[in-house]
Amino acid sequence: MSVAAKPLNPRKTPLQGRSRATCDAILEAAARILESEGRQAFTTNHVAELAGVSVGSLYQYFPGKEAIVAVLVRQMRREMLDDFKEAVRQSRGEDLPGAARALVRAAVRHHLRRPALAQVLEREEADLPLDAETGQLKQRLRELVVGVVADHGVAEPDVAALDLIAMCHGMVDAAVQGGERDFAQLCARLERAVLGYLNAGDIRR
Amino acid sequence: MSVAAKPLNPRKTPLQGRSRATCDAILEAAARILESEGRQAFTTNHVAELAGVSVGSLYQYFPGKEAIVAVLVRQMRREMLDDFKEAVRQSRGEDLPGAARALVRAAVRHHLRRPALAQVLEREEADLPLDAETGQLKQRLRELVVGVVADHGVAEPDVAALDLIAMCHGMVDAAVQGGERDFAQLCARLERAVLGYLNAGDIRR
DNA sequence: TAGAAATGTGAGCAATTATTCGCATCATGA
DNA sequence: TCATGATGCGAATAATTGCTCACATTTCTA
Repeated sequence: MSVAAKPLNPRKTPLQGRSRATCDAILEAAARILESEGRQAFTTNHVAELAGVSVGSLYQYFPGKEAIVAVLVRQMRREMLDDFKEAVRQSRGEDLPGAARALVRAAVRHHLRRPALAQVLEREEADLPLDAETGQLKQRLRELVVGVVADHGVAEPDVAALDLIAMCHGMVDAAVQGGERDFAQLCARLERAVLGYLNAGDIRR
Repeated sequence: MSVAAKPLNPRKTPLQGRSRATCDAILEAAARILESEGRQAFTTNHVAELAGVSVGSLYQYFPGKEAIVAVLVRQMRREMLDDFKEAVRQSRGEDLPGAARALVRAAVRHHLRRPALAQVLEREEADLPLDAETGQLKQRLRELVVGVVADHGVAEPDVAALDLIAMCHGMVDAAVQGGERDFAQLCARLERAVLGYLNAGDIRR
């Protein structure tokens, strides 16, 4: 009955080129299965088969399937954070609408690469014992956005950042789920939402 | 390898009072497990145990665990839709801010009852073959909101409704996940977002 | 080129979970 | 009250999936 806290970190770091390729194949196969067949099809045997390697090889590098997901999640996170850092860099010297545009672009770009995968991994994250890491990521992302809005004199930048992130997240999520592909138009609507929210705040004081 | 499309609908409708109670116990146990122990603990045997009935009884009414989740999801949906219908009724004759307030209240109320459960069920929905039903629900919800915003002369009511629903969804989700409990303040922020979005639209034309 | 170290293999065992079935108990109506 | 159908039970079994291990192959290095 005890859960025994299974390890999530890779078992062994690949040293040679071919083992690196094996790991990549496993990760890619896992991603493909998650994004197009769903979690019930996500079994170690199936992942290995699709990757063209044996289960034994899989277990040489990953202690279990959760560990594979953990790597994918971390990859996604790093990309997302990088996108946002770049957006913040670009937004220096811009006015508020310009800054909003840069941030919104980052939020969309993150889902642009592999929309279905991004969505699944976010759901998967909830079942993974990565709470501390997840918290850190959210915190950094929030700080980035807080910095930008604070620079433009927005009141209560902390709350505003939280809300802006959440509303953009919701809108992008819905758009992807609904199969929208016109990302330029989506960006425009996100900007409208962001600027609208910020304006409404100004009006009140 | 074939998935064989398992049935999702209840097997037998309970006729006597005690069987009704059995079903309720099963559904409640399932809900409790999902909201506090997570999906990995959601097994038929465990559900039956917590419900205080035998597995046999469980399988008498549900062809599998997905069927239990399906019932819970449908229940949640009905409640949500009812909340929104009521909100629309209340919003008749109100001005735009008043209408926004009513809709926002409905969006929050839906998560107020059992926040953790609502969140889990939404995730669970994605793995269930209920796409048609899900689509219908979203459509009806959208129509309700379209009606309200159109009444107030909002341009492109269709797109606006979609965006408003999505942004509120995202914000409520984030708030619940973050453990927020001050729902009044959350409502205020949602209203700000909604009205801000609608205003930003007006400004453009 | 020989030995060592790394990597790859997949049948098969272990563990978990889903599901059934024969039988006991309870409710109903004639 | 008895008979019949509904409901409940849970050990036993089926099915799935996780995971290991003894051995084969490849690469490295000295």
